Amino acid sequence: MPRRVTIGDVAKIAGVHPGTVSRAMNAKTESQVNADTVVRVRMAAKQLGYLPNSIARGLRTSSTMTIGVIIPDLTNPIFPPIVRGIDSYLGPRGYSSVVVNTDSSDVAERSLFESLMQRQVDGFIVATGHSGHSLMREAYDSGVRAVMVNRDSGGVPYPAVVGDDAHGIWASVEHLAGLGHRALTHLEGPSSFSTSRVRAEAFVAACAEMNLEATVIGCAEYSVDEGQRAMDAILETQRTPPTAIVAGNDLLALGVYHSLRAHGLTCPDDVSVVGFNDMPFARDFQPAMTTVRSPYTELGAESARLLLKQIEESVSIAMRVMLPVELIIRDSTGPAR
Amino acid sequence: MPRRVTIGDVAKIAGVHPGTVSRAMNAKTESQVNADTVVRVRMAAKQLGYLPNSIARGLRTSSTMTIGVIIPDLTNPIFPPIVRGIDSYLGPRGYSSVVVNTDSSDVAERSLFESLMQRQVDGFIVATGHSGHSLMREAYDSGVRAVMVNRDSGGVPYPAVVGDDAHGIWASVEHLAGLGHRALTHLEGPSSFSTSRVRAEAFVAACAEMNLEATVIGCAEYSVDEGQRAMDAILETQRTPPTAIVAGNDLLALGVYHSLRAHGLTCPDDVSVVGFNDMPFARDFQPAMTTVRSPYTELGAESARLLLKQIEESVSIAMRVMLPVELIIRDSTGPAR
DNA sequence: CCAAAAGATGCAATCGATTGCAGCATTGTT
DNA sequence: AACAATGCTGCAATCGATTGCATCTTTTGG
Repeated sequence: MPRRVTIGDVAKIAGVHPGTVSRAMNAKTESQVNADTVVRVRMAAKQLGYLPNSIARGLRTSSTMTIGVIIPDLTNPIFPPIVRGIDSYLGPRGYSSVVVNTDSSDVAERSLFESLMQRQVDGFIVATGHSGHSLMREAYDSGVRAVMVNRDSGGVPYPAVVGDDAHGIWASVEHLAGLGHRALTHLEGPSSFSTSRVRAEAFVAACAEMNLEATVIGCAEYSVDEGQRAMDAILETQRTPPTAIVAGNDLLALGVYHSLRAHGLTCPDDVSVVGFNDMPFARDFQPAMTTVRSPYTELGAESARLLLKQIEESVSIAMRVMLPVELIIRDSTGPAR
Repeated sequence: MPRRVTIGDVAKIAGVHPGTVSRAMNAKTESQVNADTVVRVRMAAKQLGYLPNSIARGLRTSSTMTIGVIIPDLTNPIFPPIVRGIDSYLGPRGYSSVVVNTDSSDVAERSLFESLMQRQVDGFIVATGHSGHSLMREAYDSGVRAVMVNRDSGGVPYPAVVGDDAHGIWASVEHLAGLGHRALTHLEGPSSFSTSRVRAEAFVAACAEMNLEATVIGCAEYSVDEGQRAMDAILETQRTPPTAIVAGNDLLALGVYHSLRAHGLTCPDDVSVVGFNDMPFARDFQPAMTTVRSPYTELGAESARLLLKQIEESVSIAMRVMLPVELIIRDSTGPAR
């Protein structure tokens, strides 16, 4: 394995001092070097295939141009777009991201956090939804830079970037009311997620405002199976089942589809369903799902923007950026019977 | 922002030399230090909350414990499980991964590759499907360690970990033949992907073996829209359309669903469809999709294993690991009319 | 009881790039 | 012509951990 080309090799070829090479190669310090020298150095660098060693640079500058991204689970379809949104902002600015999955385990989260600290990441983007642990508080107190995405900061003064979930729920309820539905049921996600509560509260408020009968059923997790189980329970318990379901997310809505089908009911003729997230393939299910689209890519990009701002300007404002969501009306909602 | 705790701080508290701290903290060198000293150092480290700076370590040892993972697009549902499989092997061994997306652009791939080289990653896992560029060749020649996953190494002597696609296609064809289908059509993915060709060739071979009429239609990309377009063309062109479709992947199969529906045909009564990948939600489409399941998580884990082996034992064997796939029979295939 | 071996720790160079400061050369000013 | 200002480059310390070697202490064996 051939030894790597270093700044010293370039300096030798270009006939200058390593320090000069460093200045010539760097956009910010380039102006301190004679223009002729810059081209000479650049040519030597190209000729040797020199790539600055960012480890060495990182040691000296104590900045690694790396961001840690903490998410629950990459195979949950909302996270890939968030991650890509993050990268789309970071990449052009010379930053890389290291993505880790906690599988919603506090222990794992803490150890992954430490491992990223050890790697000297310049900051964190945190998307793990559950609150109630002290990690972020401690991080804040020890001067770590971070921003929350798709979750509330839960009292810790980090910036947070979230979708306007409440508005999405309002729009769903309004849409359903317009179709003549009078009794709505909401399938609420796990209460450990701040988004679950926001959505449930908005649901109750919206129904109250529009004079609709509101029922809320809690689900233990955001999954297809749990949605199916919840809907099964509703169908097998209630004498007059609701004519419309507002699901906490698309996975739960999908579970509702399955339950309906298993009970010989059709959507939207018997029951209208609206999901939340507009996850990939939401339009490909049968019926194509009416759902609220959150701008996940933008959420990611925006969180990256806030983080870099925090890093480069050394100020952290506990701002809360709320991005608009959009109700996508497809075929799973129709007039009430 | 409080200054970070360094090895020197620990040394001072423990009353020893920094070098001793280094040895005491490291599992491999711990035996060189007196047991009492080790506990004293460890206690001092814990007390100060010392985390070794892996940048500094990396500079000295020229190993960053970081792996670069190059994929086309994280939002393509087959990649999250691969990435998680990789991490599941890497994480417990102290490695992290940096995932980058090329969006199938050669230019992007090259620049991302260089940026990862600059970050001194210890090796690469490459999943970008298209061959025909020289990047991996050059990488090999300059001693870079890598393994290919879900694609062939295309002549470059890197190890490759792939699913047994040919077998999956054989199983599909066999299944369809068993249901009485005599004329099969294969929707082939873009020919720049090695997997496309493997699958198409297996399809032709299997049909020949079983005395079935085989047609192959090329698709410009692996997408729902392209699958729909291809099936539309078939339905609107051929006098007697095929009774069964073997799609190059699930996305194409989903497009076939849409086309069928648009033409008033039902699956599987009019046309049977089998997909490839068993992507998330394949069972949730209507009808639930018969498809070939590739062990993506295992593919990822196995590629990580081979890479670490290559790194730690400094040997690269151009082996080709082929993991078994499984035909998952659901509701999109039925007896021929 | 002394020499040799083994054990434990300190010392200092090293990894590769960055950067404040010093020094030299050139240009400009009066 | 003398001096200041400016521009350019070299020098060397620095970031934090690792590690071969030297040194010192303790144990072992004859």
